[in-house]
Amino acid sequence: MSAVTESAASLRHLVLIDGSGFIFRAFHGLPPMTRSDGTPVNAVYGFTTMLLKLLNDSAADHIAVIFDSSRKTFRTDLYPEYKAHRPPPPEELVPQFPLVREAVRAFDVACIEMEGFEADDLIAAYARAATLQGATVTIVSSDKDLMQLVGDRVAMFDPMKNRTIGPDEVFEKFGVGPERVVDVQALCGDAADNVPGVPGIGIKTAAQLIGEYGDLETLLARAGEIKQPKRRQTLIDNAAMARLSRDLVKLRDDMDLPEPVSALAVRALVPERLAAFLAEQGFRSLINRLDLKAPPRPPVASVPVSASAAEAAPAPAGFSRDQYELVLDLDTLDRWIAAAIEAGIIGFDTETDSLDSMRARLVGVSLAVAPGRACYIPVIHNPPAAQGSLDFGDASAESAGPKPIPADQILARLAPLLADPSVLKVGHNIKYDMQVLASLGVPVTPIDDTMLLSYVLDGASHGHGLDELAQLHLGHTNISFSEVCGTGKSQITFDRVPLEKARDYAAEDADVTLRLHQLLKPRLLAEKMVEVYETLERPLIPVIVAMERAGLKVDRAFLQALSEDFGRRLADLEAEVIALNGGEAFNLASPQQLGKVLFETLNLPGGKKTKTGQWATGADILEELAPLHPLPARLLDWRQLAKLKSTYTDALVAQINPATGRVHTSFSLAATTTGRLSSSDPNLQNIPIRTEEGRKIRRAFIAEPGFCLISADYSQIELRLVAHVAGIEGLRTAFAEGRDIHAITASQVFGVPLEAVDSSLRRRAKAINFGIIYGISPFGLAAQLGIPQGEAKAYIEAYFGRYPEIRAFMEQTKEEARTHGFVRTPFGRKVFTPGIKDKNGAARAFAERAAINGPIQGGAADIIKRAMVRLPAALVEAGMTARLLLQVHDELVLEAPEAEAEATIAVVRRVMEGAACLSVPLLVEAAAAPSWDEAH
DNA sequence: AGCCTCACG
DNA sequence: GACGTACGTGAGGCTT
Repeated sequence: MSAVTESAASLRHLVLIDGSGFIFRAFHGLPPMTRSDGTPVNAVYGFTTMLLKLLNDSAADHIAVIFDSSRKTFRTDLYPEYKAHRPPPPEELVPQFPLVREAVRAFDVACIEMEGFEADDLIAAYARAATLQGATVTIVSSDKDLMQLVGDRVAMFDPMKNRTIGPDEVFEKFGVGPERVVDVQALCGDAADNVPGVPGIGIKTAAQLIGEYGDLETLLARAGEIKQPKRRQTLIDNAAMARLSRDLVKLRDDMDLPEPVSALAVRALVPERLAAFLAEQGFRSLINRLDLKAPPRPPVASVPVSASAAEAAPAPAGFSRDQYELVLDLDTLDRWIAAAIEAGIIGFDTETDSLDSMRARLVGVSLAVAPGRACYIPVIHNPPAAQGSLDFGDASAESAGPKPIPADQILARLAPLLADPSVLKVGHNIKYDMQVLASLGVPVTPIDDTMLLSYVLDGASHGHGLDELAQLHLGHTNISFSEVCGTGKSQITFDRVPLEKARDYAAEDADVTLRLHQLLKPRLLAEKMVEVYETLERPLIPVIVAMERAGLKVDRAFLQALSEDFGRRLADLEAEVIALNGGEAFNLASPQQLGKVLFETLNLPGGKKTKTGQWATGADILEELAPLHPLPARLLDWRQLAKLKSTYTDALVAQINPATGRVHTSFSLAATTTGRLSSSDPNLQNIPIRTEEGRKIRRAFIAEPGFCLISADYSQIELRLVAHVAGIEGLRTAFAEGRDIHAITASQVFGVPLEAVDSSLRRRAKAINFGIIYGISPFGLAAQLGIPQGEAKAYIEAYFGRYPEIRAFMEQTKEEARTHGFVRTPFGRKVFTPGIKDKNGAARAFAERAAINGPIQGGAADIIKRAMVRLPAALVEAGMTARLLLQVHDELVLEAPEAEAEATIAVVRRVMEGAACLSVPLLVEAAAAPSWDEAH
């Protein structure tokens, strides 16, 4: 009996895994990890968990992982530019390529590659061979280039999105069926692979053309019939390009297979072999998870196979939904609450009908009391909105079926649990859940937050969304929100999701949160981040919740009047600008059109192009042009007012919450690389102040009658941190003596007596001081001061000469970044520095400047966070009723009864100045007034 | 979706 | 010898 016949008898379902695609995704999706010997292994780890999950989930009888062999293939012979602009793989990835192949062999899975062909070609060839033998094939990849292979017996599966890709999904992506994908790609090209395509034709146009003419050859033959003249000509001119592109994109399936299909048969796992490999890589958690000392795992199950096998397969071990329960009666609720108290720690999540926590209504609550044991407690449940039918208010017929427990009864039972000091509530971005519950009068304490844990541990090396972390740390794909609620116009609110579906989604979130907590919390200690998390981040959450809920009062009528005033002046300025352009109208808001007007119509000199080849028209350029022509100055005025009107006066009025009459920003605690907060919807950290027109907007931020706003800001906090961190004696003394720091700097650096420092010298010294904070460069300083680079360089040398400690600090900081991949602030926060070893000099220099800025900006962020954490209790203790409203990096804004203004200021100053004990004093300037503008 | 510009610290 | 750069954010408008 020949090998081929033998395999034909048992070959029913072949799984082909795009190994090369996975390596890159794993590498870029995971934070850096190294083995004890220093070898980077993050891609190996990611690949291993993905392979593990696939082996568990799939019902294949044959399986292979396919790799690219080398960069040179028949395609590069055809077209040397193919993938030519791809940078070489990152340094940290290179040693991982062989390790990933080792991983495949450790699982005893076939590992296929072939000189001269890409993995995609081999996948095509094996898919063809298997389907000829009557088998079905699942291609595990998310590479759109493979979509041309989809058919009756061939499906794709995207493991990241947990989504099967069949003909419908291909049509969705390309606008044509799988058999015409190649023709569409030939027309639209592919920027990522440097496939040229036909200029000016994108995926939409390509699909439309192929749909109309049937295929590429017919289209090219009949190109003369196309109505649009421009399109007709480009197609005629680029027919050869299109054919070349097609040959590049079309997968070859006609080579001799390096291994027969029969060699891909699934083999029983050899536990010792796998354990040895995992141990070598230091993947202890995987060894434990697989329980590798126990009897060997049976080979992959051989259940009947369909294209959707991956979807139908049971969830991976430990992620069963069997113990997710819907809570619809009080007895069940009480059982879960008892289990929560017993456990002492729960995963916790709320579902609502809005992303805006100030408008959201509580739709349901989910709790997880142990991994895999979770429940969903619906609070509001409405029938799905029937499409196209009118609502006759006859809800009874539709909503027949299980009803939630009345909301007040749920809250009465849950509130004691949520406030129970012996039960830790673990949420993911629990700030949001606390907001929603606070609106219902339900406090939540004590708490932990997996989003913040992830943020302090891994910084900006990856996102901190729940779905992303589940994938990363648990190898689990969460049910996506869009799967449950849809997207775009047809998106429904969570209260309309059928209960069983809602249970699976919501319970999973609580479950995953609890599991992530088990993984992340212990890392705090191991990675020396306990202090940062426990004293800076976690206690800040309730403070931020209160600030966001308080909001700020804005003077609506004043803003509207301002908006109208701006509007009139904008119209006048526009008319002036158009007149100055010889009466030729153009869109003043379009940099592209403006560039043409300035440098082509008016022919003004000094035009520069941005990196995309457009004319640069930034404020600095327009200022240079101002002496030459009246138009640029008018346009600057127009831009200023246009910005103020659209971003501030109009937007702020629209953001006033109807229920409170105030604007409520959202602070993000896990957004920045340095540890700062960020503010959005609306952003209240960038309200204008630098110009007179802009300050008018600040005047609209006011206190309630009988109250005042207090603004308290740290004076020169970042420069003080430089003096402290770098130990600069000259600056330390100046700060200790309470001197004008920029004047002192000018005097010391330029070698003139203090009395002789004029405003120009002081301005230059100030720019250098700022430059130091940003990781100074002659270019940057020169641009800032409008002086030649040589002069800027001399200033920097003089500065380093006078303050020699700064040079050592900069070198040490860069070295720290190179050895660890991060720098630490004086309070222990890690600021990650990706790119610090980049071999591109510019990229590296960028990372170096960011590294120098890290401890300074991050340290200042730590200090104000410490102040914010301590302030509420200090105010209460002093008998003050003031509320914190805003944080703007070095400034806090409070609202206080007028009568308490002075006493409140005293408390605020004491807390802020005492928030850290550095080798330089901290100084806070504070004032009270009816509006933010006057208080500042 | 990416770019440009600009508001803040 | 040329290149491309001050650090960190979020929002609005234009263009593709």
